[in-house]
Amino acid sequence: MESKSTELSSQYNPKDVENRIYRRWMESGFFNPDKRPKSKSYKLKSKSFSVVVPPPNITGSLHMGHALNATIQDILVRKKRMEGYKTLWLPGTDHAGIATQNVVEKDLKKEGKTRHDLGRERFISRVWEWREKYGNIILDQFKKIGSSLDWSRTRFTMDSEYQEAVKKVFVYYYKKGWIYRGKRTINWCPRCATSLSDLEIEYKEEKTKLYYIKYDMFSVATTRPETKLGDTALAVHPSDMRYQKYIGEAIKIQSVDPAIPAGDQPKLKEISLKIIADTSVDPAFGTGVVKVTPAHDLADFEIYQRHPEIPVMQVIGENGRMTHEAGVRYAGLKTKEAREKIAEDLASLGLIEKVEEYTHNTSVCYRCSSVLEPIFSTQWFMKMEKLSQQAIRAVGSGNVRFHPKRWEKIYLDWLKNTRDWCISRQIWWGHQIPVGYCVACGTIKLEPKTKGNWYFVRHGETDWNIVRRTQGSSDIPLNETGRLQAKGAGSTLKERHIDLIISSPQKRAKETAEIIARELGGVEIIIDEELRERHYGVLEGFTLAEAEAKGIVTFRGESITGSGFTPPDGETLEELEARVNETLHRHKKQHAHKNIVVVSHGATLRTLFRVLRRLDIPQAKILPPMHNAQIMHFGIAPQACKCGSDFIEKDENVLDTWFSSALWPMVTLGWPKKTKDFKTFYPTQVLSTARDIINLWVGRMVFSGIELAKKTPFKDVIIHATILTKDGKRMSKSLGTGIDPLDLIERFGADATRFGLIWQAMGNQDMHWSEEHVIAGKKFANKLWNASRFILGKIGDLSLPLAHAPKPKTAADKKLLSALAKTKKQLEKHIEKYEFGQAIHLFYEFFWHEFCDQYLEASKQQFANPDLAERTQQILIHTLADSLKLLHPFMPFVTEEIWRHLPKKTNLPLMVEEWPK
RNA sequence: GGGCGCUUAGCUCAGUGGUAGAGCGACUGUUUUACACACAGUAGGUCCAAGGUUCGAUCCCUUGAGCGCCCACCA
Repeated sequence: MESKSTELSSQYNPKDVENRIYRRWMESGFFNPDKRPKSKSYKLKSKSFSVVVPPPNITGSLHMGHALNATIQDILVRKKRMEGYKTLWLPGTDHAGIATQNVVEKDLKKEGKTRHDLGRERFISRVWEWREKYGNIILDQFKKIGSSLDWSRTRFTMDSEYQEAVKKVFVYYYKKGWIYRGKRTINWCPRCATSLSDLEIEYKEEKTKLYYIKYDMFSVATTRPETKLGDTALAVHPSDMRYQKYIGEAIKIQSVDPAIPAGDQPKLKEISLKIIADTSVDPAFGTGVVKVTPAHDLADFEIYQRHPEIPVMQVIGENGRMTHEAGVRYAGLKTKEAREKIAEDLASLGLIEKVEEYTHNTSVCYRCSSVLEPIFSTQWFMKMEKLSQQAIRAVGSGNVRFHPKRWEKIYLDWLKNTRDWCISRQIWWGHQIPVGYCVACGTIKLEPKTKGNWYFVRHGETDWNIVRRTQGSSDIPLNETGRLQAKGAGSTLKERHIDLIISSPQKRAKETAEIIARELGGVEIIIDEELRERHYGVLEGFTLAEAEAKGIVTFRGESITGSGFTPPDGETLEELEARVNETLHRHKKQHAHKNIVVVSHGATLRTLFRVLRRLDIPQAKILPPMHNAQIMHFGIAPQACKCGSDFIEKDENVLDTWFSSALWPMVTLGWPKKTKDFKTFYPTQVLSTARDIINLWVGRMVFSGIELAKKTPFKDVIIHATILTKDGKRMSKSLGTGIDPLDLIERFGADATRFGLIWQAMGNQDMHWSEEHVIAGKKFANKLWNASRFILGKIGDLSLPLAHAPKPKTAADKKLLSALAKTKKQLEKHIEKYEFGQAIHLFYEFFWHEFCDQYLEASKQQFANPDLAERTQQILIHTLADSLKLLHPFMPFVTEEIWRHLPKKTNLPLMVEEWPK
């Protein structure tokens, strides 16, 4: 450990130092609060200090915001650790549902596949693979900047304990009546194919047209004429004198007839709309009359809630296209296409009064920027009223404090008027909702248990599938793709403890069954003649086009399987139903407690599902077709539902990512178990984060903590500055305006990068990034290095710690020591107030100008005087030691490296040395 | 439409009710036994504008302008 200044080069080179120092810290174990130094020269505190890192998405890589936030947290944590607190800074990552799913889907796309080609389970294992490979990259990047995180406690929002906790929370809220399932109008992203919450919306300005459409004597303005097809009322303000006499009346208006095929000239059709009164209508805007489309406008849906007597009509589907309810004229068109088409039709029918240019904000998806469509949909919701109040109270009472204070307003304003939170998402990657339903009647079963499981599998692909040729009784074998699909299905079914496979005798099914059996390590196969495909009579072996071309039969846009049509000489759906029903119940009786795979065919399985769901033939249209080798899973409940059926199916939805991240500070520390960590470290002290997730995340953590763990999860919320480009633009990877902190670390060192970030983080306003401060940081590290070299060369045999703090002898001594004392005091104050920029400016001024420029120069004179030499040595080493300690939280690498070279009686790393008072 | 923040040296930003500061840059010296990634100096500002409060305003108040951000169901 003893070393001479001559060993130190005249320049500080961070590259030689940083990785080595970080390794030393890791090896010391001191990031872990359970492994504090034993031979401490000062008293350790029993009090804890804990911070949980805002978990970065596993899809992310370190950006400037992370770098700043990591530095802020590291400063706090390192200081508290040096003060002797039992200090924990806990790392981890977020599964980031939609974001991650999108990334993996993009990855799949390169192979020409969609997630539907894999099926849910194999897609999910693919995401896990992805996360194994890339999910921890960002955590390694946190190491590069010097974060003193306790890696032994790394958590992930999808690890198994976390999943259990999330389930428990769902069940808790459900039983309390705060989570409910309901059909409401929600924001829908057609590209991500999922619902979104109110906070997951962004707005984009769009130039569009405002159409004034005639509704009889009224004129109604809209930017979305296609929603006219879903109008179910007109609304006026109750005290609007112009329209008073119409309120409550149904008026007849001329509209376009959506039943006329698209190719034909548009025709008029008389429809009837009720006029209702609602205070949300602004009589001063436009004509004071509003069309009400409850299914496709959030505001209109609220009007509907106040006027439940009006109907709801859904004309836009989840694919972002017009539904058949919109009428054949528009069905299948994208909303934008339908908008143009209907505007054209209305104009040619003389129903458009005028069109104005108009600029407004369109809502877009925060993950993929697609235009959102409000649609009417069954979702899970969390009642927000009580939870919001609790979160409001936490700030009102001072239990949670924002720094700077003004962010309180953002938080409170949102909480004061939250709508119920839509927590279900229709994606696959995430925490699945722990609920099942009776297959027949839909009754909700919480955390359903099963005594047996049925996996219905459609056969893999054949060559006839590709060309969509009916292959009812035709015995076509699997093709290469089909065999791979079957193998995939088999691997999905591994670990499902399959006892038995029952298969149709036809080649395509039997081969599928055999491949699955092989994948499962040899499971018994029973062949059941009754599981064969429906016989299509004269249509056997034809594609629809061929059948129509030969005049055998004519369909209008309907598939054979989807319609109730029976081809001549074909099997009727009633006959099919009878055989399927008999077969199902026969096997159910025989194999009640087993896990069974049934391999069959499209039409047969469809009829089977229709029987299980108790749908009649026309209703069966709602059943989606099964892909090749797709698996449908139904469980057998130990007890039958009131309706008599004992088949249950799982809810397919997953929870909003923020539902689980809301539990982060609790669950990472062990909740709901009363673990030692939970008792020691919950609640945490500080949360440092970016301002854009104040409501999305901070608010939800606060009410979750209060409601579930009975304590607010943290006391102080630091909202750090947002780093912008020099021109004040947002840093964005896609625009190429981003700065990579790893690049800065590479060029200038981690300490310099931290210095540059903190130096600019003044007053918590946005910072316009400027690299020169990182360069200043590099120079400062060098200054520190050289001052230390000088001092090491002057102090003779002295070693740390000194028996006493040295007393000043000369005026220069006095000035320096009083400046040091003042610096300690003010630095302390700044850090405690989270004024990190001010703190580093202060220290810089002291060290560079007062210590180096003045005292070091003065010391050269003092060494010439033998009476002063020893005291000067003491003051130099004392001031240097204190300086290194004070700076260590800000610039940990260089300070630690210098500390290593100081002559000392003990051998502790600087990171656990005592904070100077 | 509502709210918030910002406007100070060439650039990035501190700051104070009493003659205005840092870092970087520019310029002039200095290779003086830690550091030229340094040292000693110098120049450079109607503190966005107008009005008000005050003995005195860059700071407090009002209004306005510019920039940025957030929220919002004005169809």
